[in-house]
Amino acid sequence: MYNNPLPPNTPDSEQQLYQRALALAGYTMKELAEAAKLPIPENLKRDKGWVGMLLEYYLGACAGSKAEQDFPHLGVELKTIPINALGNPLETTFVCVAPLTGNSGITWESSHLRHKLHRVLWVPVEGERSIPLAQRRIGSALLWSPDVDEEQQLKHDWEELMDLIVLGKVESITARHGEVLQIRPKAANSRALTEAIGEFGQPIMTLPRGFYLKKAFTRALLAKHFNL
DNA sequence: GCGTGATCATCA
DNA sequence: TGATGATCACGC
Repeated sequence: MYNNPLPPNTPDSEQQLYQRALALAGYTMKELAEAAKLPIPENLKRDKGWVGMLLEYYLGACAGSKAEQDFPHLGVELKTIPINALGNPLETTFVCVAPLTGNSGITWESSHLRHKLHRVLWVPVEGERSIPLAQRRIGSALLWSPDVDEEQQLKHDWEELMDLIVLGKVESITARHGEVLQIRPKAANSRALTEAIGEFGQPIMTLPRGFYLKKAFTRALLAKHFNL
């Protein structure tokens, strides 16, 4: 039927990680879940991170780790990205939590976001809801680092958004700010609270936010790799 | 609550 | 119908 998927141990080089990811292309969620003896949910409504966790398992990432990247020894971050039949992203991509306090002295160069995006292993996965989760297939992986233009775009948006946060305007930020990067809620629910800077410089409690890559950015990134 | 993994689902 | 704001699960 299909070859044995790879054993779960951590890769010791970027190339090995990449080859391992490429070897998963074409497999369905059902095949991978069964081979790993993992239960597969009917859909992702209550298991939104399921595909990501499955890929972490197969690629040997440090699951549940709080490290900066999924493969700290390789300096690589793993991102699964849901795509449609045309290869276009179906969702924005969460990058990291937006820091709302303690930002004095933080620059783009030293930012968590830049570090996370320095090297990313993108694994496209069929994500259309019309396809039962079990039948969705893994696509061809892509090892990526931002080029000069992409880095400039990211830096521009990051600086603009961080300015608003530092200046106490976090609650005026909407997902429409930013060209390639956006800030949106990232919380258990809308009642979750975390500390931030208020409009008069005072501490306030507000909804936790996260940085997300807009679809146009990831779409272009995928297209550049697969269409050239 | 925070940070990991993200997608859901409502409404403009 | 697509994007914004909301939400789900888990370990600690």
